[in-house]
Amino acid sequence: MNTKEKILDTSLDMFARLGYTAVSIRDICKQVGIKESSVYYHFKNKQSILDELINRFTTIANNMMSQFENGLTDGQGSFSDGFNVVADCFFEQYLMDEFCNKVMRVMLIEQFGNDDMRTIYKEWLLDKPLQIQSSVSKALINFGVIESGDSEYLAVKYYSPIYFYANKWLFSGELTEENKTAFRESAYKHIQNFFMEMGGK
Amino acid sequence: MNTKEKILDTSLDMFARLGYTAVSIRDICKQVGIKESSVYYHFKNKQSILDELINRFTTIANNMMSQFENGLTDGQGSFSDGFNVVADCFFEQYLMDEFCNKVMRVMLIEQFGNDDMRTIYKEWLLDKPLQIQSSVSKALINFGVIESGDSEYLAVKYYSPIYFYANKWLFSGELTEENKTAFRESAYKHIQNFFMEMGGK
DNA sequence: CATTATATCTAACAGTTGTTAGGTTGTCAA
DNA sequence: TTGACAACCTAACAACTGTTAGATATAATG
Repeated sequence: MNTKEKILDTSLDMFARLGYTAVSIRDICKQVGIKESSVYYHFKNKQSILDELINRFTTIANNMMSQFENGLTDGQGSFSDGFNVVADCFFEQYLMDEFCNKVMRVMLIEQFGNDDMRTIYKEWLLDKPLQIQSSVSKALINFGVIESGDSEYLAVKYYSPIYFYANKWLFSGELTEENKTAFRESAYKHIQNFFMEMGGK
Repeated sequence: MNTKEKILDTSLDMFARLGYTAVSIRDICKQVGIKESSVYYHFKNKQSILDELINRFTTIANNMMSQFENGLTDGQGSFSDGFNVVADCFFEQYLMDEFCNKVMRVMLIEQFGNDDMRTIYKEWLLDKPLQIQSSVSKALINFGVIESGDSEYLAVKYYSPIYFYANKWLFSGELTEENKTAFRESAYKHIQNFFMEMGGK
């Protein structure tokens, strides 16, 4: 791993714990083992370290989104198909992916007092997930797996416990294997319960 | 309003927008109209401004909690009784109360990189609300208003949409009357729906 | 009137912040 | 061997941070 990647890696790690503003260039450099001025050889300024991280995140997240939609249309419309797509794409590759999780933590912390950050936080942790979850419901309604209903409230009923569990297990404290397991158990149980109540087959 | 109260008021207002660490003593003083050193006549240091605000918050919040529990046991066990207690105590006097809302925003922001703050954030925005909501369910089960079920998951099903709506409407952006109304509409609708599905009378 | 307490001020401290100018290596092509 | 470039360094800058010592003004008390 070259110096630029080391800087990005260390920065993200510290940003995710304490926030962008709380971490200084000197903190990062101490950890990487270089002097402050060397950072400015690789990056224009402190902000552009964060920009680079966000850019990489959006690329990955957009990939996940397309994979998600493909997974839904490719499936045979069974319950386990929809379930697996959610679990693989949205849970494992997004919420619990080490890199994505850290970037989302930075968004979570830095959304206050930074309008740009609040915008992308809203986009990637509230609107898009809700939109994704509602597309699952719609797909399964089309396939006749569950009965139709108020699709907006349906999406909230579906997503909000996941959002709650994610905040509890994935975005506070450390992202340990125990916390991941606790999240999976709660979230899986909720999804199964949701589909059962909706008349899922 | 004397100077000490002005300092508290201004500090809370700025802390709630940008976070405790992001706001400097000089920022506060500029707004209040005093010099930096005057703050140290009224407070030991910057931290004790925050401590005072948190103390006042916990007093109010604990009051709300007792009022809540009294409201539940006093009621006749009808749906509207439980509904009104939740709406009055938990929504109006807590989540949407100007002072409480601001303090909770500070907790929300400052929970990262501050272990004490994370502890009280968890207590007042995750554990206690969940505990309160589950006591509503239990009370209404006792009164025979709704049917019994898995009480832990029941509480999550009940509370998580409220938590979701609160994060969307009450804890991001400004706490305007429009946002309050939007929250009320969504949350009330959810509560009614929840009780209907649970077999409420 | 003299004293005391309250509330504010001026001015500075030591430390931290992001950033930059300019010097020092090491590597590779001409 | 010379020159060019990449990758790093030393050392400092101006601005900002929480905090303090000590002076000053106002009002209440003896």
